[in-house]
Amino acid sequence: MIRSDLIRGHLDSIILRLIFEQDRYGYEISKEISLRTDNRFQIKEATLYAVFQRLEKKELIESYMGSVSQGGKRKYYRITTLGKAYLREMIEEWKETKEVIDLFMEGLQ
Amino acid sequence: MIRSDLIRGHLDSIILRLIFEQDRYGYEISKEISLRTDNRFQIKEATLYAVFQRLEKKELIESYMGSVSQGGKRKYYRITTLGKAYLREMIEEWKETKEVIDLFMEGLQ
DNA sequence: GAAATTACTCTATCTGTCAAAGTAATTTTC
DNA sequence: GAAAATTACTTTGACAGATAGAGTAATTTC
Repeated sequence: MIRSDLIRGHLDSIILRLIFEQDRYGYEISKEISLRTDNRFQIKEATLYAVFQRLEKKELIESYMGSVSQGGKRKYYRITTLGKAYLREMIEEWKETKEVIDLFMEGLQ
Repeated sequence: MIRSDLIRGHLDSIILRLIFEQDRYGYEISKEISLRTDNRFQIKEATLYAVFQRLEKKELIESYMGSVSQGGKRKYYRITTLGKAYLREMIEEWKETKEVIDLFMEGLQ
């Protein structure tokens, strides 16, 4: 299980990416992250909904109530045009961040 | 300039790595990070000294006063055996973290 | 109809980062 | 040789993001 401090700062991008692929609701995203990472990372509920609030406030995503089918009411999120641009930027930043951290993490032992 | 949120959680490793190479003092580490990253990342002084405190408390590094030669008094840090083991672990965690984040950052556009 | 699952929300707390301000020694400049 | 610049470290208080914990509510399973 990866410590959340190592993922911190990338959470917005991860969630934005999943919403970019298709409209999604919170619980689904939570399960999807666990699935794709093979449980190497799990987002905590409280964190997830804090991210939604942040992204919606910045107008990177929008929400709408979905149909109730298998449990509680679902709140779906879709990415905005601004959100798509932001995601592309974040991916570039990630590449640079990787390079920089690798400077200090490689060439050992 | 990389946002500190993206580096957050890796600072301990970066500083530990530099002290692993050789004993170093704070100001030197600060300059070395700017140099190696080509100013793509700069650590803030307050942050640096907070990291030292954290690492020393965990007994991953030890300190000793050095000679005064070109300015104020220098406090040098050396890595402990525990620190070396920790660093190796952190490097493995970094590899895994990269893989996990890449899952969400690749295959776009 | 009780228990489990799906699904979202809110509050309080913790941790890491950092701005700001301060102390002090040495070196450079004029 | 006094002032300014640089080297070097420390402390305090504030802020943002992550999360434990508790709660609400609908649907599904047994």
